[in-house]
Amino acid sequence: MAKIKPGKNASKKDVITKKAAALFKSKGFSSTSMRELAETVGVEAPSLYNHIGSKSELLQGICFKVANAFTMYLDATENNTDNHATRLEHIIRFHISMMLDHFDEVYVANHEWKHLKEPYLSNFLMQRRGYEKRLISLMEGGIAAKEFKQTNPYVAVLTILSAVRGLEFWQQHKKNISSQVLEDDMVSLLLKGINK
Amino acid sequence: MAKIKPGKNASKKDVITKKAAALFKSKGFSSTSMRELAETVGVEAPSLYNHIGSKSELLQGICFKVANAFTMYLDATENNTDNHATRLEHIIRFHISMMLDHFDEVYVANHEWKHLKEPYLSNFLMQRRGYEKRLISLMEGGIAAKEFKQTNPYVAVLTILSAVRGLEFWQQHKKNISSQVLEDDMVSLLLKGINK
DNA sequence: TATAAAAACTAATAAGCATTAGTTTTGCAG
DNA sequence: CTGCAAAACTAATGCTTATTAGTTTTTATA
Repeated sequence: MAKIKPGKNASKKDVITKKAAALFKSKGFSSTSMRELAETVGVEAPSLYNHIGSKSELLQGICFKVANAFTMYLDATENNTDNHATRLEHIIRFHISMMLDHFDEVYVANHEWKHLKEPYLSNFLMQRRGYEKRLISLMEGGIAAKEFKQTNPYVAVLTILSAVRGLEFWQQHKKNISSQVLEDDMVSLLLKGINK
Repeated sequence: MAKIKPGKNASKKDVITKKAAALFKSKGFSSTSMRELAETVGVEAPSLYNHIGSKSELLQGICFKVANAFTMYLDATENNTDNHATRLEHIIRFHISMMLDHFDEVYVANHEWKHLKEPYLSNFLMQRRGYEKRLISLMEGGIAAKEFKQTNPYVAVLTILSAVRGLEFWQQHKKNISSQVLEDDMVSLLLKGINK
């Protein structure tokens, strides 16, 4: 049967991982079989194991690639000198662009992480929790600096992160609105509210 | 072994369904086995079939119970004469209370619906889409009446629904903040924004 | 063109799955 | 206390699963 063809800069493992992300997204991790993945790759199931370690490792790869991307962006943000409101806006826009540009992977990281095995599950949750905490600090700083309204900072972070996550429902409407309008409207809504 | 004990107003089927919702929530539908469900109920797996039709029917029951609750509340809202902003606020508060009071079921309806079998899958998505459309109409009405800012109504609805859904992350912090503060802060954030 | 490594294949393993059939136990109504 | 229905049990069916072993084909290099 046909061999797995690696793209320009993508190893065969990368190709498999990408297809896996798409399948995990649409069917869920547990409902995706290696046979099925193999079929979309164009190969028999056992052949996959020449390139990957296990089904679990695929999920780990996806989840941590996403988690690390967010963590690294936050690192960069914390090293700049913009005011809190500006930094928050940049972070929101980064989240939105990740959702739009790496939909499958982000979706899987958001929805299927619970199928990670230990110790990866704990690591993932710790990293996530750390990320949240840093956002809460940013929010607290902004409230102290009177840039943000007086509000529970955790609720604010939760609301913003969740709103952005909701872009997963966006996919089917892509055609009707440009992603720039989408991004600007959502940012404005979160920063300034819906009421006039 | 121990018999299934029905509560005051709950049939045995209700007991099973409730335990199923908790398991589907924490492990996912596909990763939850009937053996496992049976164990938490205190019975052997085949005994469950004296009370339920199949694993799929459990999921259907959960998903449609939730969907119908939201639809019915919206029906009621549309028959009252408050202005758009007030109606929107009531709906947001209803969503929040559903998340807090029926967490397992709402979580399952939000996350595991994709494992519904046809024709239930299509029905569920249609009902959901209809619900969204009615919310968008409300939003458009409010924009036309100058109660809401000029914005893409779909983006606004998406943002609000997603923010509320995010309460699923709330569970571990329940103790630290009262649900009334949570509800009020989130409503305020969505209606008036975070920026001062 | 010969050789070695990479990667495909087929076949098999062992476990887990939802569900059905058939039987026994339980609990209540008379 | 008897008898019947509800609901438990055990055993079995047939299917799917991820993964391993062993073998053959393909690909690239020298």
